[in-house]
Amino acid sequence: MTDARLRVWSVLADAQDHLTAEDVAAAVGELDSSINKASVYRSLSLFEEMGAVRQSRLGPERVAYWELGHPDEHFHLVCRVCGSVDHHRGSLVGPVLEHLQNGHGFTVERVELTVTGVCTACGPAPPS
Amino acid sequence: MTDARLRVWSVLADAQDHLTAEDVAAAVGELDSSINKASVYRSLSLFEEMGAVRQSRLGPERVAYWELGHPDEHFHLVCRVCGSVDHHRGSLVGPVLEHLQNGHGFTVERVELTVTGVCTACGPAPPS
DNA sequence: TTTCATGCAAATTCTTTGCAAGTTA
DNA sequence: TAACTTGCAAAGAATTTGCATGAAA
Repeated sequence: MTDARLRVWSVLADAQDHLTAEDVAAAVGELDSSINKASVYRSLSLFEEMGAVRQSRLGPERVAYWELGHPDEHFHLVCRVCGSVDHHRGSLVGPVLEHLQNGHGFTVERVELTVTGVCTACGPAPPS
Repeated sequence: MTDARLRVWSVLADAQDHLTAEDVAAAVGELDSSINKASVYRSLSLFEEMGAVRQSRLGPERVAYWELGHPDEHFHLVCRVCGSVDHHRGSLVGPVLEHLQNGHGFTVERVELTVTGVCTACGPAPPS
């Protein structure tokens, strides 16, 4: 574990949240400004390969978001208005998995459910 | 409806499938090679705003995929090995929506469920 | 004849890579 | 020393934009 990797890891662990690589780099930079963005990307990719960290795209956005690995029975609620991302755990994804595994021959490796809309704080019916 | 838009639309409609903007541009180019990629992007964005076309990211990939709009009760099965993308329609997403709408205060606008794994043709247990 | 859409090329954004130098085992 | 990691800068992929021209209402 090198210094750069340790910093990237601690940033992700502290922020129990979704961060872009840019966010991570900024946070890492506050701890140790000598750490380069390329190393942040490299660390993130490494952790992802190890399965400890997960990368996802939220909706049609083009930036990637990073977070500590989590079970698939988990999904994201993205508010279009304020941009907040809530994590939800629950039994919603389970049935989908079972359906696919049983008799449909598809081996599931990863499930990603992203719900976009308007959160309670921003609701109930803002203009589109 | 201009020529460029018409072409983009017909390509998407013919290919009942996911296409990258690049794919669309290539297919449009075969019909009319004078149509520029920028116009393809502009047309796609326009259709998306109109709600007639949907853009999504499949898994952590960074390219966007485009398809004709479809109801949310629909999800994507992406094969990691051969890259195929299957569309599945069904009652799997419905319960998720109901759960969120009823009493949780979140106004759902879009649901995206992407399942990555290994399809029947490539299975059953290829190396990771 | 005014508004809108296009082609082209350059600019942006996000991410990856080559390479020389520095670290670590 | 041998194998890895890093910083830096440049390259790359995907997408967007500015602008002058051209088509359409």
